[in-house]
Amino acid sequence: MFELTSTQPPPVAPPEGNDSGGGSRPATATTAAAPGHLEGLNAAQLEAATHSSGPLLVVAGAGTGKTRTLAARVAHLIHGGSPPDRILLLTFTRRAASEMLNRVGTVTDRRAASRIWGGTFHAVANRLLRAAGPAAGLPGGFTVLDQGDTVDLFGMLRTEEGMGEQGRRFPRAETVAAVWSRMVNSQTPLSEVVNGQFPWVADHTEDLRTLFAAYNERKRKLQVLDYDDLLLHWRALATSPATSEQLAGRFEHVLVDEYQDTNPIQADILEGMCRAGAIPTAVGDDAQSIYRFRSATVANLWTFPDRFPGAHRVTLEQNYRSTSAVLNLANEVLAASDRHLDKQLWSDRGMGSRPTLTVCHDEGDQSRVVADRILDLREQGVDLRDQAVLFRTGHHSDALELELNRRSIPFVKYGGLKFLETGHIKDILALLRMLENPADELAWHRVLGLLDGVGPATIRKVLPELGLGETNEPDGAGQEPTEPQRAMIRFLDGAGRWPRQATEGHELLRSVLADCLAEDPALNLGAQLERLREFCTAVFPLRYDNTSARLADLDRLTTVAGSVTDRSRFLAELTLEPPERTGDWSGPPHLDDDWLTLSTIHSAKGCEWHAVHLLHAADGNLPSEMALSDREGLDEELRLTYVALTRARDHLDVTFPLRYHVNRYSSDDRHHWAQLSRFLEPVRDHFEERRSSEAGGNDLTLDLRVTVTDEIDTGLTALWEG
DNA sequence: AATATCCGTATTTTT
DNA sequence: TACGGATATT
Repeated sequence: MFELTSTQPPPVAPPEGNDSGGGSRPATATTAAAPGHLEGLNAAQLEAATHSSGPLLVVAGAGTGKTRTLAARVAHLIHGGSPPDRILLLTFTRRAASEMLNRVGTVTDRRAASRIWGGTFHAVANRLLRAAGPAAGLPGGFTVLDQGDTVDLFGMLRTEEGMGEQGRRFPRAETVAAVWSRMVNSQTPLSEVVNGQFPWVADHTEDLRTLFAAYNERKRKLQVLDYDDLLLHWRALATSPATSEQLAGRFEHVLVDEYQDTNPIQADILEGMCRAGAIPTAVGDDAQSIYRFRSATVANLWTFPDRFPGAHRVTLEQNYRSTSAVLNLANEVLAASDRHLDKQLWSDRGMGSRPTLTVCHDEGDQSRVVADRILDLREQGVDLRDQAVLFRTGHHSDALELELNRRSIPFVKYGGLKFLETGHIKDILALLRMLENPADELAWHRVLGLLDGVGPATIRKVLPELGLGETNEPDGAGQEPTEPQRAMIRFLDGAGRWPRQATEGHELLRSVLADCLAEDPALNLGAQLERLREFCTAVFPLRYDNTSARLADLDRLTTVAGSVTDRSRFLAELTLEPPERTGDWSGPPHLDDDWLTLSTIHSAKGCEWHAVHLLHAADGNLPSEMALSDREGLDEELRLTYVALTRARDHLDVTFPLRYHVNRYSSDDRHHWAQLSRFLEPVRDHFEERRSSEAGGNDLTLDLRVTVTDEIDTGLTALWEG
């Protein structure tokens, strides 16, 4: 490892003036006694920010100012002469990346900060691979499959291979995709993955082999990459002697945030990128590792010093976030987990108020209790934006959402169901993907299936007629259209035999696609979407129920696209960095500038609020009963609980309902009784415990029911008498 | 061959 | 609930 020497001219551009938030300071590029970007750091943070002699591992406990420290380090590197575009900052989400770069911008020069390479592993991989292009053996215009596409492709192949026929029970496409991803990300042989993680599909291992081979082959043919491919290709480029020098030599520093949630491939990538002399910095906390299901492994954190000899380790232990009451509770919960790097978090924020634990009657009761508490706190001056409700799984907030709507409490929800996963959004994205990459057979399937009278059989017949199945030579040389492009042209010319009912839709589709592909007055992306929407307007009524709502969703998509002009970029960004909260595109924040956050615990990683309300803290939900089978899974649930607790600054309220309905969907009254989470039971005395007064609510409901029935009867009578 | 209808069942977390 | 899969109908 070498000392960082500044051979480059320092980035001297003066700060662009006003940084509104927080302390705006002049960016002094030369030696000042206390450079602005290092001001206010504690000793450990300072050590981490300024370390300059080789690999660095920062073990940063919850709330210890990790973001600030990392931003200060980046700023320090820039001040020390590293060109910003030779710094690579890998974060877990897009949100984290932009927050970090923003922060760097406030302590250095905003223009310099914007030149830093930053983003998720997948997004950066996408960018690098497009730049590397044919050199990596990749078609220039590859499209990226998201999770749903991957499942669809497996589904298609499963049918083609004749699996799942004649009552043979074959694993669902989702399961197949899960096995695949697990196998690839953890770099474990199939048999081992199946036996260890998916024992119930062990009978089908041979079929899985066949399917996997077909899947991989088909991906190549369709010129698509799945999420795993992005990482695998990057790793290959970063580690192969032929390319690594050029690629890795591009960077002087590679910094990885949330290192405890990286998988083995990502660790290899880091190593590869640093082989040419770049200095790695990894920041993480093994107590907060919560992505094992994605093959993340805390071992990466533990083995960092082995992979990067001479690594220096800094531990951040002072917690600036939580009161001692909250922190003590969290520490004690974590203590039950046996393996974590030695560190003891402490806080000098004072004891604060005791966390509360409210035992509720049922889920409805819990919703009322939480809503009451939220409004109470708001009365006391805690804005909604400083409060969050956290839960283990997306649907845990369903009942609460109803209650919040009833009381007109505005909120946004992070995690849970995704806009992009709805059928109609997938439809229009498939249209865009067809335009972008005519080899994308999945997209063709989806789009053609929208036509009246066209089903799987017709599609199977027509695609070869168009010549889509043909292998296409990548001919990097000339302007020759590839086979799939010829297929598109043939389609636009009207080739293929179509059922009669499809005529109208088929004509429309051709003209719409032709317009979007037209060279002359090239439609910009927004105009393309408008035009494609016309096709959807015609076709959706055949396929969907509430057409107008779905069309309105398409308009939202168009709004989002507004700023983007590049279709390929739009598609890639959408799949690699999808909107992470529901309603992200409808813009509720404009109407109310104060709103509550609802979030899965996973999506709350890295965030903090003055008040945190943790729902459904019952055994079976937290830990999830899905995770009970092995010790590793259970331990991760404990860390998940720890993450939830440590999001709170001042107020922590935990609730769980005693009565759970056996069946989530039906309204029958069968139920079972719940207990407090096994992780919280031992620390129950840390809470101020309450029991909600559940009686009374039912009588009121009965009264209402009578009134409502009368009204309905009156209305009904009017229908035949008026 | 496509579509309508019915049934049973599955349910974490996300790039 | 809501979705996928299997069966019945057009």
